[in-house]
Amino acid sequence: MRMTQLYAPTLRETPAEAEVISHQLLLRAGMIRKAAGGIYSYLPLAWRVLRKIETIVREEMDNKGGQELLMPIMQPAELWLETGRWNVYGDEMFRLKDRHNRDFCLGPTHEEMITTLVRSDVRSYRQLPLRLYQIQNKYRDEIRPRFGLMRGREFIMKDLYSFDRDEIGLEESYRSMYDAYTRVFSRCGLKFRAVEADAGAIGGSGTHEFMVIADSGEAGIVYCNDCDYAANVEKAELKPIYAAEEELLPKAVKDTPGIKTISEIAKFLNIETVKTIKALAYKTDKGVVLALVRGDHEVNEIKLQNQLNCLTLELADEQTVTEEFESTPGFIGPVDLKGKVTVVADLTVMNMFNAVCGANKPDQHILNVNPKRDFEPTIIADIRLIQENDPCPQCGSQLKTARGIEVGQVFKLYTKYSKALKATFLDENGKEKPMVMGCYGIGVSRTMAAAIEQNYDDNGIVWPVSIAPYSVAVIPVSAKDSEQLSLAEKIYAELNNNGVDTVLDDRNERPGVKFKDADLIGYPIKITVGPKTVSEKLIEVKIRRTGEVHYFSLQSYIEDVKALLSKL
RNA sequence: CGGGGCGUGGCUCAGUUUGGUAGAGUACCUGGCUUGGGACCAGGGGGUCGCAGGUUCGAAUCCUGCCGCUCCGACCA
Repeated sequence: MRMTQLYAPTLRETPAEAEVISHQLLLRAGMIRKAAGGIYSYLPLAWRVLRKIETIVREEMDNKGGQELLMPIMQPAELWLETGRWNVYGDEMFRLKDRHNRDFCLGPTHEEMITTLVRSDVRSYRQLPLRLYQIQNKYRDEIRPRFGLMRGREFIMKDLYSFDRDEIGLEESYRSMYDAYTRVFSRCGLKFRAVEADAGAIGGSGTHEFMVIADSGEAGIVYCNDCDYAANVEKAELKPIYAAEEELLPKAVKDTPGIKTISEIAKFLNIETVKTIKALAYKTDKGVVLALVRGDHEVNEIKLQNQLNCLTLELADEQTVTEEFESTPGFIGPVDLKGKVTVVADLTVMNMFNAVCGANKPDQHILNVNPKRDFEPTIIADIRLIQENDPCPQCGSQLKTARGIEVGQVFKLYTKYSKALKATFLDENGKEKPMVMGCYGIGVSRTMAAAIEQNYDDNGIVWPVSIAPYSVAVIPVSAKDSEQLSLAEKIYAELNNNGVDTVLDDRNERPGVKFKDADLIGYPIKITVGPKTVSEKLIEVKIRRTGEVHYFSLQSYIEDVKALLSKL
C-alpha cells in the first residue's frame, strides 16, 4: 500500500472525547471514527488489524475442531421467550419490530439461536461432540458505553458453542478452548492472565476470564506469585479470619453524636477498625437486606447477590433505611433491628469479639457486640471483597492485585440451555439426554484496543508484529531524489513479494512528517531510504519498540528484515 | 437512571461574565521554497456557533425545553 492512497486520516491532536489511550491513538492514527456512542467505523488500518486477529482466532478454533458458521444478527423474540431471557436481558438488548409488529432483537449473544439450530438437526450421540463458532458483530445497549472500542454497543465477537454427550466431554471441550484461548492471546503478543470468574447473566458455572493486564482495565483481579491462583475480585473466595478469643463483655450503648463512618467511630473510640462491624443497607427485588462485614472490609455485591439469588441489588436510600429497616441512616446495625430485614453476615464477622456497631438510633453505637449472642444473621456466608495481601485460597501466600481488560471468557453451561430449549439426543442405549454445552467468547475488537493499551509510547502505537496492520514502512527521506525513490519502490515491491506486509510512504512530505505518522500508526519496523542507501547501498532499519537501528545491505536485506520481524 | 463537565470550520480551542459584522492554531486547496523527526512565505475554500422556542432594534452570548458527547457509579466480550 502506498501512503498516497491509504485512507488513514491521522490527527495531530487528541480528540477531546477520548479518555483512554487506545481510544485516543485509534482516532489519531486514522483507524476508527465514531458513528454514535459506542458505535464505530473501522477504517482500513483497523480492519487489517482485526482481520489479523480473526485469522489467529480461526486457526486456533479450527485446530480444536471448531467449525465456522454464520448465524443471523437479527433474531426473533420467540427464541428468547423460550428461555425466558427476553425479559431477563432487559434494557441491554436492542429490540426492534418488523412491519407486522413482530418482535426481534439484535443478537447480544447466540445461545438461543445455536441451540435451536443444533436441536433440529442433531439426533444421535454419533453426531457429538460439535464445536461451532462464528465471528460477527454483537449488540448490547450498554448503560454506559465508554473507552472507545473497549466498551462499545456494537462490537466484534467470536463465539464458539460446544455440544457434548456428557460432562466428561464438556470438560474436554472446556480444556481445549482454554488452551486455544491461551494460544490466541499469546500469539497476539498480549500479557494476560486467565482468572476464575463469576458466571453472571449467561449462567452456568465454572468459568474463566482472560484478562489483559492494563491499568486502564475495568476489572480488578487478584493473583498469587507462589502458585497459579488468579481470580476476578468479584469471584475470589475468602476464608474467615479468626480474631483472638476474648471474654464476652456485656453490651453497652454509647453516645456517638454525629459519628457515622467507620473511620470516625474508630477514631472517636480510639479502637482499630477491625473491632467495628460495617453494616450496609441494600434494596433488592427480594426485600431489604443488611450486609455485615468487618469495618476494614468491603462488601462484594456480586457474592451478596449470589447468596440472595436476587436480580437487582442497590444501596438503600435514607428513606428506605428509616421506613423499611426502621433504623437511622449512619447508625444502622444488626442488633435489635426492628424492620423485616434479611441479615447477611460475612464469615469473618461471626468470629469477632466485643465489636462496635450502630444502634439503629440517632447518635448511638453499641459496644461489646458479640455475634450469635447479640444477633443472629439470616445468612452467614463469604460476602467480602478480596483485598491486596489477603491470603491466597490455594496456598496462603499474600495475594497481589492488578487491573485487567476482559478479552475472553469460557463458560461451562452444562444443560441450562439444552434443557430449556429441549436440545436432546439419543445416547448409545437409546436414551434421550440433553446435550451438555459450553460457550466461549473472544472480544475481537476489544482485543485490538487491549493490545494498544499494552503496547504504546509517547509517539503512538507499538503493534506486536502478529497483528500489526503492516509490518514495515518504507520511507524515502527525500520526495524529490529520484534515486532514493526508485530504491524505495524496489524495496517496497520486493518485501511485499516476499510476504512482508509493507507500506511505502510516497507522499511529498518532509521526512519528519512521515516518521511521525509511521510511529503513530505503529508499524513494527521503519526502513529509511536516504543518501546512505544510494551511496553505500545500505538501508537503515529502525525497530519501533526499542528505537534500535540496524543497517542492512541492499544485497541481502530481505532475509535480514524477515529474521528481525520473527524476533520481535 | 443519578451526579459532574462540555457542545463554535475535519481536529484543538478562544469569544459567552458585560448582547453589536464569527476568530486563532492546525488540517485542506494553489503557487513558491524546503527535505534525516510534525519547516517557511503568499494566496484561498470551508462554520444554520447542537436543535427548537422565547426575550431584544439586534443573540454564539440572556431565558425555557429538548438532543448529543464525555467523566464517576450499577452492566459486560
